Amino acid sequence: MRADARKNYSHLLEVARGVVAEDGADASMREIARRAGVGLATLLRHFPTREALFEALLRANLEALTQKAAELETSHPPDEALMSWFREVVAFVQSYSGVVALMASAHEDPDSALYATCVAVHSAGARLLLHAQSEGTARSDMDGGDLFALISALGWLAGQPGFATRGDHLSHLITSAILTNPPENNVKKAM
Amino acid sequence: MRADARKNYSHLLEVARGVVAEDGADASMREIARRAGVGLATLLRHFPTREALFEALLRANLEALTQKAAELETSHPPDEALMSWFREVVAFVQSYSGVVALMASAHEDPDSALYATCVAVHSAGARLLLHAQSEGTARSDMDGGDLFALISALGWLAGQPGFATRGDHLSHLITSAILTNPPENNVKKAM
DNA sequence: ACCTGAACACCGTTCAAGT
DNA sequence: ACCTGAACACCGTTCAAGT
Repeated sequence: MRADARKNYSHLLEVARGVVAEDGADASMREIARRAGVGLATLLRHFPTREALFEALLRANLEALTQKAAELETSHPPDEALMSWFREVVAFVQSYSGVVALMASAHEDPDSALYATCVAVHSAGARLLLHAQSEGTARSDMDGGDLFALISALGWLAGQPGFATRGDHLSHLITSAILTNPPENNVKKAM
Repeated sequence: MRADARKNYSHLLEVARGVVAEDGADASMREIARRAGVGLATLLRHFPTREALFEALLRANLEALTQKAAELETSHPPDEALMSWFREVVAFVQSYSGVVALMASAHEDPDSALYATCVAVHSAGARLLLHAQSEGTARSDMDGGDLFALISALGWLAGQPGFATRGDHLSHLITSAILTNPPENNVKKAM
């Protein structure tokens, strides 16, 4: 890559991160190019699709999550590992509004630039779930896909203004549905 | 309303229903007008916003759901009423892809054409939940807003190609999290 | 090699002009 | 009253022309 191209590349990524933080995952590509002081066509040659841009934006985060799963697997009991990883992934997908739809569709499209990283995260979660299930601490009638779906749903909820404030509470509710023996499920019988 | 206007109105609604069934809630307004054989401006004078169009499209369904809640309230025990209403609303929001985002934002905007009907559905659900809670059959640490959020999340999931097939299963998982005494929660301890 | 402006086919909004 | 085409400001895609 030529020196000017490399400079454009990293500058575009930096600007894109800011715009996406403001406008979410469906931010205007033109707006990103505009703020970077570069032609739209230049942005699109570096990142031919929105997925390609997000692959570059998110790869580090997603790889960290995959690795985190491996660490938790050895350092904690299966149910704790599953729950603390779950919360971490949810926190991540909630931090970029709209990113969850992008990831969900990338996971279905082997040609997507985001496909590989999404699959890695997905199977890291599936492993954690399997371990907890084999111990009997997670419900046995769900699989990695269900786990990914629930995480995605919580990410989507956080992006809806009316639901954003309930994110943590609903996360708790759903995790308590995944575990067979939730630590405390906050259910108090009325009178 | 003039005769030709009235004819346009009902024809537009009919066409819109078809287009929305195909393309979801973010269907192109232009496309609807085009298929109706009418100018885009004509569509927009009948329905000045997308919300206005959907208010007309969905009012009957949403009012039916509100009424259904009242019926179930008298004909069934609180927990059964809540669950069977929940499933019915979920089935509805899953039938129009993307409609759930529209409803969620309408519920936050008193000026939206969909606001009143959404609020009615919302509070009908809150009533059912309260009854079940006062009986001790639904978890006490959630409110009508949480219920609406969970329904919306399930509606959103059904609109994502990768998750659509899991809709029923995840509905079951979530309802079992709402009830304090799920009829059968499908959790088998693995030795 | 890399960048860029311009043309293209879309979108929803607005409005003056027609009947 | 109601309809309509056209102009407008956006969007992402594509490509010939520049350095």
